[in-house]
Amino acid sequence: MLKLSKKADYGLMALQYIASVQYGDVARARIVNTKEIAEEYHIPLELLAKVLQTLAKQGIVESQNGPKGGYLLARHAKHITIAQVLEAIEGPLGIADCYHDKDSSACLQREHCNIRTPLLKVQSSIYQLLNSMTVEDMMGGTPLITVQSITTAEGVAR
Amino acid sequence: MLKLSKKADYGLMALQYIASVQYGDVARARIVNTKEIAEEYHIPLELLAKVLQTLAKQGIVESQNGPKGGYLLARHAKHITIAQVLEAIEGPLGIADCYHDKDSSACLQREHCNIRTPLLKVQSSIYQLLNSMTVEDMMGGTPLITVQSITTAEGVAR
DNA sequence: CTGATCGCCGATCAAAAAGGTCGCACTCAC
DNA sequence: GTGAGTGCGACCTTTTTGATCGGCGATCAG
Repeated sequence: MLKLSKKADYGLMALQYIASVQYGDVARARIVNTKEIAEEYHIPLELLAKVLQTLAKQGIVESQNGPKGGYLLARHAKHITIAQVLEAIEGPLGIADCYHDKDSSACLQREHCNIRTPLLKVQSSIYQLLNSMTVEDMMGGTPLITVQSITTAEGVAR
Repeated sequence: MLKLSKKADYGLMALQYIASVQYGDVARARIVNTKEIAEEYHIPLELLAKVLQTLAKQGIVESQNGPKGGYLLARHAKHITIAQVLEAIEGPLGIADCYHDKDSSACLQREHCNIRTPLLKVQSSIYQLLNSMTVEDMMGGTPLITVQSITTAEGVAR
């Protein structure tokens, strides 16, 4: 339940990797290609390629063709949120369809729907949470995170 | 993305309905059967039945067979959290498999996984959010729901 | 110019999950 | 005891996801 898809996982891993190569060591900053990432994380090459293409099309990363080509972050890691990445890969995120559907005919339960309001609150909180965390946060020097950090997260949503 | 399944939706709606029949008007408290709920919300009867069966097996509701049979909440609505319901219907909730997998062999990326820690934090936050909201919270006196009620909804959980 | 190396795009296929349906088994009212 | 009204469990169909293949265009080194 609420599980991320493989594509989303791969996308996040790739972005984290690209970011750390780009920012990690100033002297060795370089462009990174799909094959390198795929081998590093044992991800099927073609699938990762497709994910990166999608991210490129959505303006999250920039691609460079030819030999010595590869990918770069389109903007600073600090300004790429998890929510943006997930939406780029898997479309608009919402706990239920009825919060962004164009045709209202979709939901037969809508007229008497009793869970719409409470769920909307949940959705907002999750979205806010995902939107408050960036790619930069993923690479930061936070090696270990304990259960107690929930408190921190709670503060975020309010 | 992060969308709830139909079964989860149906389950939550049904619980809300059962709860309001059970607690709403003390004089008219009664047992409620699957058919009634299915018709009220235009849900496929058999599917809703299966969801309720699952909830019964997980101890969220109690079933009563025979004519005049139906379902009752197994405990007070105040003590049934959204997280419990979702987990009962769709299995353990986790943003990625690797947080509750028995066999560590599943995740090939695990050794070099760089997004594990940050995602764990996200997951904890979401879990806590879902676990802090109960069925009782869902039945509160919000009869009609407009788009503007987002503000109201936000207030509900506090 | 030419070849090697890359990203780009579309089509295809298999596996898994979700959604929905069917017949059987139990229970209670009469 | 009987049958209508239940819950119950196995089953099938559709959709989504994950993964793979083949060909194309761009770019750079030599």
